[in-house]
Parts: sequence; C-alpha cells; structure tokens
Amino acid sequence: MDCNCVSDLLLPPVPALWTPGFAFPDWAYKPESSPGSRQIQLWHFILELLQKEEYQGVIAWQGDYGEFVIKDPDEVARLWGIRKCKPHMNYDKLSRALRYYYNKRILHKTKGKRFTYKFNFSKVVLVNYPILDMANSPFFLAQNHFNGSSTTPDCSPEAIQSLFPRLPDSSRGTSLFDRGTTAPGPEGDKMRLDTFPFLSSGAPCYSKPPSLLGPYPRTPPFDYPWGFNPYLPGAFSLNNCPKLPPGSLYPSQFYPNPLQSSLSQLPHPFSSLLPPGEAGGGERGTAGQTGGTNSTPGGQPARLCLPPYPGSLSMGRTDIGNGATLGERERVEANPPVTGLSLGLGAGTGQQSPTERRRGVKQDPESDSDLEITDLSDCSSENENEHEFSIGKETRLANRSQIVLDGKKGGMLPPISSLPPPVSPHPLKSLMPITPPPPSLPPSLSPSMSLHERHRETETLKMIHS
DNA sequence: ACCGGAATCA
DNA sequence: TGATTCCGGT
Repeated sequence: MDCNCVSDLLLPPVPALWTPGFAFPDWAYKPESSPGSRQIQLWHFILELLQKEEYQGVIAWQGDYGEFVIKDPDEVARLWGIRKCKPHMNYDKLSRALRYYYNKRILHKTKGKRFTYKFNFSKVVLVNYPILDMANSPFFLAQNHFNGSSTTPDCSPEAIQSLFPRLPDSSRGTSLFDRGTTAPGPEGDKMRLDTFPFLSSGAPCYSKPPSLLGPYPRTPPFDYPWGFNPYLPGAFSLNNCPKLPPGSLYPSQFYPNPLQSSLSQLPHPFSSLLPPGEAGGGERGTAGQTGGTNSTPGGQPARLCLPPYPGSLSMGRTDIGNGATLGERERVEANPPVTGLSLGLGAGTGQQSPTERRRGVKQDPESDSDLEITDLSDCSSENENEHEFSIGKETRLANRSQIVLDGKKGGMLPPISSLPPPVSPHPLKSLMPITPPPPSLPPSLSPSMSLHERHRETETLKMIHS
C-alpha cells in the first residue's frame, strides 16, 4: 500500500494482543464476499479507544449508559486516520461515518451535547448461544423465566463469573495500534474480545431483567422452536469463524470465551469443537502461544453476530443477512426465535435516563435517528426490516453460536426507570440478559416451559408409550 | 456542530 | 459494505 501512515511505521509487527483467535467476530467485519475488506470498523475503534485509559482524555464514557464524549475530536479523527491510513481524516469526516451508524442503530447522537454519542448497547444480545451453559449458571438460572423463576438474579461476581469464569483482572496496557500492520490480511486486523467489556463481570444487575434463553438441553429430542438444532450436522458451521489458536485459550489479558468452557461440558459434537485438551472440560491455565492461525482443528471461538430479531443492527447483515429470503424473514418475525441471550445494558433501551431527564435534554420523538427517547420497541417497526436478519433454517445464523448486537421489537427491556441507577457511567459493565419470548409460539413451544422440562416431558411420554 | 445526500473508493 | 470525501443546508 502506498500508505506511509504512522501506524505502519511505528507499530510493532503483530504483537501478541492481536494474535489470531482473539478477534472480533465475523460480524464485526465486512462480509467475506468482500475479500480483503475486513477492516476495523469505526465503532470498534471507538469502543477500543473508550476502553483504553490512555485515551480518556480524548474520548471517554460519560453520562448515560453507552454514552461517550469525544473530548478531542481532532485527536480521535487523527487516531482514526492513522488506523485507517487516512491521513486526511478529520472530525467532519469521522462524524459523517458516525452518522452512518445512526440508521444502523449502532449509535445515536446525544442531542444537545457536543461530541456526545451513545451506543445502543441494549442491542447487544447473545443469540443462539445454546452451548453456553446457562443451565448451570446461577446468574442465568435466577433470571431465566424458562424455569419459572422470578427470583432475584444472582448478579454476584461469582455468578457472573460462572459464565465467564476466567475473566482477567485487567486488559489494559495495550496500544490501539498494537496490531499487525504489515499483514492486514484476513487475519491481520483482528481485534480483541476484551474490547467488549460487556462480557465483563461485576455489573450492576437490574432487578427485573427480561427473560432470556432457557437452559440448553443437553439431549434435545425435539425440534428447536427457532429451527435450530445444534445436533444437526452443520449446526455449527463455524468454518468462517476466526479460530482459536491451537491448544491455547485466552491470554490473561483476554476475556474468556464463554463458549470454551461450555463446549467442554457438552456432549459430542460440541466437545469436539474444542481444541485438543479442552474437550474434557479441563481448564487451561495461562494462555498458550497463540501463533496458530485458523488452523486450529475444531477450535472454535465465540462468534459475535447479529440477532434474529427485527431491528437487528445491519452490520449483522454482513454476516447472515444474505442468507434469508424475505419470506423467511417474515416467518421469523412472526415467530421470533427464543435464542437471544441478551447482554444488553439497559441504557440502550433508548429510554431517556433519569440523568438526562434531569438535564432536560431535549427529546425529539420525530427524529428518526434520535433513539434517545426511545424505547427500542418504538424504533423497531417499519424500517426495522432493513436491519434485521432471519434465522430461518437456511440461514447461516441459525447455525452458529453468536453474540449479537441487536435491535429488538416489543419492549423486552424494562424501562430505564425501572432499573437501578447506574453505578458507573461505564456502560459496558453491566450485564443484562434479555430474550424476547416469542409471543406467537404455540403453547407447546412456549418458553414458559423450560427446555429441560419439555425434555423431561418428552422422555416421560416415551416411557409411557413404551 | 450537526445533518444527510451523493459520488466514490477499496 | 463500510466507509471516505465533499458539500449544501440547518
């Protein structure tokens, strides 16, 4: 490339933090149909900046959940320009790119506040994460409406830790530009999962979390209401996944892959998805070398993907949106999959925060791009189709475990007013599972009955018949 | 500052 | 597709 930008000159070649296997999921990148275009996306970059203490003076979380302020627009633009080898980048252009996200429901502008934007983190949803062993997670058990529990969620660090049992103490101390600039090929532009601190623990919990995905049946004899059966061949077509390095898990600075431990507890074929040594559920200590690339046999990382909900962020379309026909989408809409395990943060409900209300921030309900006011249920509808994707049986989405950034339809999230005030302005610290129950599901598929229960019921029927 | 259309690029 | 660039408008 003719780019002589600083990042190319100053950055160390392929430092460990940019090792293969620790990357943003595919949805974070451009589709594979666009070879060589897997560049970091701006919102990734923003998130990463936000996570770095060294850039607190440039950009920082501030205000409501998901809200951040670009304190030094020129510097952010400069950094972005460096990152993208666009030496002529400026805030005007960068802000244009940010505006580009409005329609995608990734970001919206906090009106009345200069250089202030807000992530729609409520759309962060885990979808099709059946192999996440929620059944054994106190955190999810407590909140799981599938098992009829309405108990207060166990949001203790221990509980959350059960989901992400190897959360590191810190992920600091790395440069945003610590990446391989010499080989920005398909594997050269990975970002670390720790850019998603919403996978972190210690989050304040909401007293009335929405429903979420039920425990995953280990031996499902029935069809999955959402048309997903992980036991079917190809259920996890993870061929496109960034692979975990062979025989290694997470460097201490990475957040653990929740799939990893979950997979290890599952019967075939899930356990076989694990890298050698993981299938037995054995924990690995410190990270092994991550020199491997995509050659990890069977090693599959978590994928972050878009949700099968209406209102899904359109970036997901790059991943799965091309698989579904309109008809399939409609079907899915009519029968929303119960596959979402949301890690939404509440703020993204779009509800104006009490803080903001106090500030008297002007709201503009008519503004299409202004999601502040919103209950996301309002910002889904009509145009949501543009941003949704399907998890029809043919879709690739249904075949993978994914975390999604998700828009949703129908107030699955509690109003912000029902939520405890944020402890920290850091919007990614909280963890709130949500999963919209599919209202149109037939009773037999009703999520009100846990999958386990249904399994038991099925087994009982079998016994009766026999 | 902020917005969004349009053309263009990779 | 996801920007980048430009630009007229508010």
